[in-house]
Amino acid sequence: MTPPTRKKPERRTSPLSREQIVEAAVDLLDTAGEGGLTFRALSERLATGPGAIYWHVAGKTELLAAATDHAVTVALATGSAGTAETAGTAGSAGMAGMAETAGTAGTAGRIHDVGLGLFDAIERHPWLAPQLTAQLSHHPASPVTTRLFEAIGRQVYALDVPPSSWFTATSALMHYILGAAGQNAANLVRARDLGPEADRGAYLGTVAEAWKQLSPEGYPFTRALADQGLAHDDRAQFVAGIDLIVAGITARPPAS
Amino acid sequence: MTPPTRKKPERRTSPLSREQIVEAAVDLLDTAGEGGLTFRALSERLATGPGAIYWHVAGKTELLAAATDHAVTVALATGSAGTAETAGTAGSAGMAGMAETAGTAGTAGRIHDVGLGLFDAIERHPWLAPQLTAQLSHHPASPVTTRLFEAIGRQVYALDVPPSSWFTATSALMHYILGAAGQNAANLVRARDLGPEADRGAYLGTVAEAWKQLSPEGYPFTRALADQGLAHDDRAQFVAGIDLIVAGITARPPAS
DNA sequence: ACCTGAACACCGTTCAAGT
DNA sequence: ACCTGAACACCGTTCAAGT
Repeated sequence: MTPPTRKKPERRTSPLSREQIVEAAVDLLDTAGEGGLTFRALSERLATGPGAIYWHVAGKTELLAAATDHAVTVALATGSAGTAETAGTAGSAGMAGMAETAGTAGTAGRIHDVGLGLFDAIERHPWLAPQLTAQLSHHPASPVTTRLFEAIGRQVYALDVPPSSWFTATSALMHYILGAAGQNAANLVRARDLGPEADRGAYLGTVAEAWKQLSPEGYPFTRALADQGLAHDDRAQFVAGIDLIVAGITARPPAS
Repeated sequence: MTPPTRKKPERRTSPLSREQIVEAAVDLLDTAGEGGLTFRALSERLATGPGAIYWHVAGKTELLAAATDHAVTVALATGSAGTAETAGTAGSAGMAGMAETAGTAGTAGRIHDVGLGLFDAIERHPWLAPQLTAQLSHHPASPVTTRLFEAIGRQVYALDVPPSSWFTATSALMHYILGAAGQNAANLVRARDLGPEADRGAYLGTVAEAWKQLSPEGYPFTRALADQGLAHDDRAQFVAGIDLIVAGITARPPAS
């Protein structure tokens, strides 16, 4: 724009910041998938050289951790505050509000909020679930991990069960939330690259079809499930799983 | 050994087989971790060139899938058959046999078997849990994925709950099993490279210590948990989580 | 203090050439 | 039919050199 056309792709004038880098990384991850985050691609998008990024970030591991932290922070914030907004965006959820099923009434609702906050975040950022479990594995005491655990644990605390079951309950909820939300996000991605007009339903139809071809002797259960027509992992299914676990948490332990 | 010493590291005489490759891959994964599986390292271990592997395996993705399939097959087989042996190896589990808590008596025990079969397999192969969830995400109808789902689903079927809850129940169990077992395996790895004399307990002490440093306002739950002294994810903890979910599955849905 | 960009080591994958 | 190994494209990371 200023002088004639230049050869080099225009370097940036304002200085880089760590925040800009992390946001660009999240963007790249969302757009191009896990494999798309590259120091070269990222530096191009930021109009710098690869080396510049290393001034603000130690390496790829740290960059990934920062991106994960960023996305989770947003999710946890809107998860407790902007519930109405989040639920409004729900789309074809339908029965997503079948709450108030177990425990102290309002508490179950708040568990749904935390869960759905993460569900939505993972849907927006399909790379988030694998990344979070990796974070959980490699740095169990990292800030993100701890924040996630605390957010879920508080809801367990509110269920008013004996402290001895806190850890088990929180673990069960956390692993389910991460796993089921991750599965849902992955299904969406697979549906998307099945074609622009195909939705999650079309993709799940594919899976059901494959299941119906299984041998009746080897796979009686899976076949029966396919026959019953699975409309699986959308929000209602997800919430049903949370409720199931909450029911298990609040169930009196059987008299021995 | 035969003529004098040769320069090139001795090529193999017998022909390669896909099975050999997969087994060597599992071995390399176990020994060197996820990052250690390399076509060059693998081909060296097999006394060939990198290109040779491509004759039997399409690429790294397929190789990883095959390794995962192999490990899961072994786990699921010994999970139903060699229960006694598996449980015997339990080590310091202590109360791992507190079974028979919910549902039809024997059924809970069989769920424990399947769960612990996977738990042990993931402990032996720490790369297995991430790999399985990846497989679940990218190829939900793949053989491994389906076999895993069927194995867990059958136990759900045996619980004799309405078919409408089959999917939710199986999902909850599967995600918990994969998540909790993966967490346990990761803890073991972290403990291992904390030093040769450090065990899981020592490592978890580290985590608890970090948790105690958290701010009381921001992290009341996590702190309370740390104070109560966590002896977490060993087999008993793992089984407790399964029982919690089973309790949720068999709990009568609350009268609406 | 912050950025540049060539260079290094290493990766998955391909493929002409061998047997 | 099966294997060899050099070559290609691409990656994360480093670092002397610039401003």
